[in-house]
Amino acid sequence: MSSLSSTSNILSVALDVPLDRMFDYVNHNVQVQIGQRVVVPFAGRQLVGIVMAINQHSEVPLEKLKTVIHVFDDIALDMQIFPLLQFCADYYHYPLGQLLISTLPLRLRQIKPAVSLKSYIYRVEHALPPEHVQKRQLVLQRIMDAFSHQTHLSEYALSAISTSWRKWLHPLVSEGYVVAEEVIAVKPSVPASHAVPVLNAEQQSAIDAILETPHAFKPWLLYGVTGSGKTEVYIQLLANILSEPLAQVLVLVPEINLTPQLEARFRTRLSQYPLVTLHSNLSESERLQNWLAAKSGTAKIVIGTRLSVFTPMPHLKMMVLDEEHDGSYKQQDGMRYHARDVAMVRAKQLNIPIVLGSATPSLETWYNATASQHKKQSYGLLTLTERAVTDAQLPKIMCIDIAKSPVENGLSPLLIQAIRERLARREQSLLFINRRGYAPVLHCSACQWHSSCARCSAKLVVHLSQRRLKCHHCGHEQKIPLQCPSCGNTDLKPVGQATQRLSQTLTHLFPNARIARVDRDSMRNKDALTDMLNQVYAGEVDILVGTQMLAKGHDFPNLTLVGVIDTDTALYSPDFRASERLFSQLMQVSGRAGRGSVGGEVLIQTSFPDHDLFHALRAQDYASYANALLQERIAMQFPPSRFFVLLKAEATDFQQVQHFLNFAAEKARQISNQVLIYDPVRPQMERLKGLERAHVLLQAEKRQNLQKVMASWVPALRAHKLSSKIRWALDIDPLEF
DNA sequence: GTTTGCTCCAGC
DNA sequence: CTGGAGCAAACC
Repeated sequence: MSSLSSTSNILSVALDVPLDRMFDYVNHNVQVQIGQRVVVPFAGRQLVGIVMAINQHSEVPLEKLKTVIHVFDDIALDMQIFPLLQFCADYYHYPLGQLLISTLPLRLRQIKPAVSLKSYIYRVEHALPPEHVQKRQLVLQRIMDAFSHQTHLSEYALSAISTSWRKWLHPLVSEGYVVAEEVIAVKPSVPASHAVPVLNAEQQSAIDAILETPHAFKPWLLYGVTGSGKTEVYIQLLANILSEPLAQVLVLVPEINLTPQLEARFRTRLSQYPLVTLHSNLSESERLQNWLAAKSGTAKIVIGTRLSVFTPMPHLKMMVLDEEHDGSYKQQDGMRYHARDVAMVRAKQLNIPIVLGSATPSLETWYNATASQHKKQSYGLLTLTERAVTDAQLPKIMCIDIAKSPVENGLSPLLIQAIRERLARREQSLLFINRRGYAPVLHCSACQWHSSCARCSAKLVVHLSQRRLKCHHCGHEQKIPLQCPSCGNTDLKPVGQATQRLSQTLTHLFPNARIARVDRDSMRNKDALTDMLNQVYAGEVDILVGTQMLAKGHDFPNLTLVGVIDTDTALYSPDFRASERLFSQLMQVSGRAGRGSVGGEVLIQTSFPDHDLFHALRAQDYASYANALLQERIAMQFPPSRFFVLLKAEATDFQQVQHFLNFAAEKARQISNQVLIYDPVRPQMERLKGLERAHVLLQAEKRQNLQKVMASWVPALRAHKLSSKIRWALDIDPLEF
């Protein structure tokens, strides 16, 4: 152990390196506190780190320690968030330093002072002599007049007086009459003019139940169909929580697509509470600004996507997770966390309530919110069955048996007829097909060749408009061949349906209809989707063709028909979560039909109209279907009744992958017999981006057993010779494999 | 992850 | 003897 003279100390610093420990540096008498940013030398370069502890001693010999290069005084991370990060680092077996740095806005990860859009608030320090304000200086007069009513004026308030306020105020600041104080600015919300909606009995009792214990950890599932008024419950609930001085709330949403609508409602209804959003569409300076506002306590409401579950909020009093079943809460690289699970841990650590909202809860949540012979109920269950807008009706959901009404170019006569009726009535239709491009594959009728990607185990998708074949997995593109690469036949045909082809077919069928396509190809630039949605809203579109991009959160009052083109691949998918996902997707897309007063209709083309999933869907009865799926999962010993850890590995040389995984499986078996270890297998997508893939699955009845194995397993994997040669990652609680 | 540092062997 | 490639080890 080394120690220092009393004037210096040793900082334990978290760094963005894939090494599971902190690093010690000597600090020569510079004022520093825990949580501050520092710049330190590391393996010949400079890195930004966070001070985790300040000590007098180090385990590392003093002569090996280097000196801190710089201490930034711009932010100090609260200790409050450390236990959550520590928990995640342990649970997901991810280096704490890397995790900590990755939760910070980009501006704070760079070696320079954090500069956000600086914002100031102004106050009068010394009264201005009257001769200073001349008769014709109207702007200055108005500014001084405003100061006589209010002690502080924000830039926002000043710009309301005049756009040229800076010109007049800045001299006063430099002469010392007015003082500028830096503040973290938050975009002000504007109150709504309309009245607060009256809650129905179900909504009211949900709020009452949650508010019975507002200061204790308690998870709630708010289970309510689309249109049952979940958002209104959140708003009135949060209004109550926020009425406590200083209180902050965190609202998590799956994707940025959804945020504008939710944000707008929160801004108008909870306008007295400063609100910020945190998501990937923000500029870096906005992100920093908003993050700082959350961290300082200035922002009372934070709406954000999964990463924002780690936002420091000193007075966090409640969390809400909207659409909790949504897969985008799961991070699929780096630390593969699930924001729902992390939020749950955070709520428990802070001893606050957490509300999960969904029309089709994940089976994990459903398992916890219902009682069974296997497990007692641990979440409160709040059910909303009625549509909150009283004249809105649930859509009628029906199947079209494509054995009886065969499809031509993807469309059955019954669906075509339904669209025709909507056109005649000047109502809108939405056709849902979860495939972008023109056709999923190019096929040779002579030799059965089909277009496949050289780097992935996937088909090349036909994009006819650009005359190209594209791999949707690795981005590979090539020209459409004029003749079959295998046999030279020139009769190559696109096979199957996708958005572009369906739009084309509809254009032929309905030449006068205004048809719009919404998928990642057509909505490439930033505002394209918003613009398109506005057009739909304005009634400038008759038929919408789109992927799941359209399924979420958009309300079109004049849309009365939803057609689902092809679901059968998902119905019998090998993925054990496929039916759960398909149900929620169909339920969600169904919710697009008839959100106004006109009743909606949903038509699903399928070869299996008698499948249990469709029975439940037609009855809009998720609960009984979820119960049935749950029984299946329990019988098969799958999540949520069991827990999984997935070790994924990939490399150009498959042998290396095999060696590594064989070692991994062998090693895990040596460590414990409390855990079931499957032999290495190849996933559905055997090859991706030129890398050969395989995985090992661990299964156990208790998370604890998996954690016990991993405690010695993960270090053994890291120490393996091939560990740095191949790419591998752990996925704790994987969503798919 | 990135850098450093070591060995090995080609090339002069 | 020098220099670059290739690989393993350390990173405070």
